[in-house]
Amino acid sequence: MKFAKIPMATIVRLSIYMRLLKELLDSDVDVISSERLAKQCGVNPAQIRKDLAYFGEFGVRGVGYRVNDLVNQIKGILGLNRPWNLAMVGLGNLGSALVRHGNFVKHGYVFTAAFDVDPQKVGKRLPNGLVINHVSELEDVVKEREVHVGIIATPPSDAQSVANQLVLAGINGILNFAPVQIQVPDCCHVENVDFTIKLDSIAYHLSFGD
Amino acid sequence: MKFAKIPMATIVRLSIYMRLLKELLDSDVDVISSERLAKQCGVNPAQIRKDLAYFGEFGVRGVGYRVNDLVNQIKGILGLNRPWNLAMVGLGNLGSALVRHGNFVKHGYVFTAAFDVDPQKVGKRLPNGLVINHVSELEDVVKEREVHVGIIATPPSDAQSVANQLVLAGINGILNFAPVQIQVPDCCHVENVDFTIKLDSIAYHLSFGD
DNA sequence: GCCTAAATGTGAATAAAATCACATATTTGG
DNA sequence: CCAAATATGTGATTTTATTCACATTTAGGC
Repeated sequence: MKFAKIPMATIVRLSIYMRLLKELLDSDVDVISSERLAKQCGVNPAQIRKDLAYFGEFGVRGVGYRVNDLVNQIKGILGLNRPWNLAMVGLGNLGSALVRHGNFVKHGYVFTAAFDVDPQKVGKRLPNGLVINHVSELEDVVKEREVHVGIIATPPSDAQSVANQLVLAGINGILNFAPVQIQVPDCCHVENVDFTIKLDSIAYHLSFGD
Repeated sequence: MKFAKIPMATIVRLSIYMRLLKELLDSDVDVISSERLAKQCGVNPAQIRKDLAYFGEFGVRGVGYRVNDLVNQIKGILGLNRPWNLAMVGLGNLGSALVRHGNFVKHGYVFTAAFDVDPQKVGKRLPNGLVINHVSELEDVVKEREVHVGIIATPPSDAQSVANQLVLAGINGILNFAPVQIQVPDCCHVENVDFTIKLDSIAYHLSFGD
């Protein structure tokens, strides 16, 4: 699938395009030009064509892109033509909210495990039917339920230890909501979500103009 | 403060450096070199020096950076030497979790308003003492409580309308957790948080290697 | 007080990413 | 069936970002 060194920014943009295309599908748009799509994403039309060109030719000259087609092609590019199983670690306010959040399911991600250290929470059932396991069972449960990606929503002080356990359990992808930099071996890919960093960017813009 | 066109990536990295520096402060480290800081952030040492060089000279040659100093300097650069007031719009699972999340307060952000459309929620008090207002009161309350940044955690279908109301109320910064692209005038700066996009990146990495 | 080691700050070089501009392909209408 | 309009795909160009490499500055030991 990968023909050259693909910029990470391209991958992120493909996700963004795909989300917009899915919205367009719901509005019964079935063909769109790079120009119109670009305007809606706030990027340059040539950027979209270049991003796609890394992976092949998906449009029709003189016409544009068939929306449904393109969604499926991007899914293929990103590796989303298969199920991905998630494990949530840490079921505090944030973790619980995320597990309930419909957006994961909407894009094909499924929680197949959930962990916490609090004995009061262990054994309880989440709205989706999932039973919370104790973190000590992490390795076994992760393997048994074929978890592919671990999501860390623990307090910062526990994040590194949880990451270690996830790696030990064979996990190669981590989405980290804890506001600390976690260290993992190269085989494991970590993405951080820290909303206060985005707030800092906003503060900067408000303070010193665009 | 701003001497040249500053790359947005630089601003984001400054936030990241600052977070790490704050952690170092807690561990009683008081001087650090760009090399050690770089290693911990996973960037090139020259990158850190260049990023800082946009704004001045903050280190001591032959020595490194005084951690406490640098934190304060970066705060100044980003405009964080003053309070920033936040309004949460949408107190579902995610919105409620975010308001309770200590990380905002830790970095100097304060919620001074909260809004929802649900009459059952309006009038209720959040753990921090804040009373939830109805969205119809948004404009008045935002002005009265000097809200600087609006956070959207509503269902996607309501996000655009909320954004419109925030702009109307004079808000120039929005942090958007709803998984839709919202349209605002140029005077308003929007940052989006969409964790499923990060998951897509992870899926890509797991599928096609690094 | 000098000499060595260490680490910043920065111009120059390199690398990467975004944009332009146009050849190419497709559809539509007369 | 041809011409006009449209929009992709892509080599060339421009812009932007990163990294190198070294002159400069500071601290510390002898």
